[in-house]
Amino acid sequence: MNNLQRSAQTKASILDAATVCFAREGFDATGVAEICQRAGVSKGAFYYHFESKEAAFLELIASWLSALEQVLEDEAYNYKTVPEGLLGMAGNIQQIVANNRMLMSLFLELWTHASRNEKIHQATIAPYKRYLLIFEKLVQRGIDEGSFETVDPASAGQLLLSLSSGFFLQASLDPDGANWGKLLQESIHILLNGLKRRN
Amino acid sequence: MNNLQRSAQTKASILDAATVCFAREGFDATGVAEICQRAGVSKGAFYYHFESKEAAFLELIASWLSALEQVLEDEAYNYKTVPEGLLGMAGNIQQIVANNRMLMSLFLELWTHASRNEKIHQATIAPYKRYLLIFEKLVQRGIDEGSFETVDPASAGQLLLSLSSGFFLQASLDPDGANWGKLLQESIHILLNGLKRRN
DNA sequence: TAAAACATAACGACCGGTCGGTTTATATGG
DNA sequence: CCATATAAACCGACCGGTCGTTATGTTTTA
Repeated sequence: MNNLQRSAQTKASILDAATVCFAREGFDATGVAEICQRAGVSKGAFYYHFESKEAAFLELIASWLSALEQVLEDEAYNYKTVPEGLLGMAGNIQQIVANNRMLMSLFLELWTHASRNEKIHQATIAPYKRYLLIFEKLVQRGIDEGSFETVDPASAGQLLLSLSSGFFLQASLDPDGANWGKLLQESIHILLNGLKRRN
Repeated sequence: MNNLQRSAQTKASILDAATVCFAREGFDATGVAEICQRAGVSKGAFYYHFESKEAAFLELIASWLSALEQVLEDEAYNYKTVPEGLLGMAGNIQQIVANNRMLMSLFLELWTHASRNEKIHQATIAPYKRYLLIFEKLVQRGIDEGSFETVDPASAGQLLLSLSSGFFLQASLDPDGANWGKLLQESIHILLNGLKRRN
């Protein structure tokens, strides 16, 4: 393995380990030594690739938030009509909750520190606003295609984002307490009923 | 001041200080010394009243969650019809967000640790399920009084709770980024439109 | 005077970050 | 093709400091 590959591999394994640790124990409670042990590298390697523990966290969330944005955008345009799209996306939530519980803890961790740490806040607020835009455009598309009444896209988009965030929050607190996918779908049904254009 | 009053006063000031510190910096980043300094007492006093830092946190959130439950119940039955009630409660959110930003940080802090610490989880999940019940009953009342269609109260209640949590989440991330009270009211309007019984 | 309430100082564990040294990969010169 | 130089990549012991907790002493109340 050449130098570049080795370096990238090391950095990736550190980020992977950090993801697990931060999700499981939180940023503060996770030690750099712990991350290094899990990654199978030394502290020297860690501080060769990252300026600080916080820097590693920032890089983590940046890539994760960007990946989430990609998924959102792909999903949003993957259905014929907007109501179908919303219901489809809601159904996928269940898979996410079930298979990737780790990311939900990370989501919480991110949110907590975003309200306290200025750097993390900045790194979070920008993608967050783009998520909001995606939902807004989705609502606008729903209006244009005749699925929805002429509601305010900003409000309805915010509503959708809040609802999603809220469900994530509940699900992370009590993953097995309910069938979150089904619940979210029923909620979307009610919502759609409120947005739907009457004939 | 007699012994009992003095003791209660000291404990209360510790809890007050702890509330501020935990909300501002989080549980992990807050030191016992910091709490004591803010409360104007010594570490000896702290560990005379609390078994550990975690115990103080648990006592904090227990009283806070219980207070929130009281507010919810009072508000829920303080309006003539359920739609009015929901809109009224949504309007009050703005005041809460504006005046009591500290509690929102604490809310986040609580949620984060609830998914990791078993004791905190138990202390959170019980009140949380009672909140859910309050919303469920509210929906049921809406159905009974003829305001709503015959939706599933459990789903609609969950929807309401998720929406509230989601808005709290957004508001804590970006308190001045939007007029949260107004946004939530508009969201409730859309929701009500979906729940409303058609004539 | 005895017990409760609080103060003070110290302990031991831990943690983020540093630093001098070592290994590994690659470029260079013969 | 080999020997060697060099810089990137990595190791791991160590430091300064902090933190939760405790042990012991002092004040206050009854």
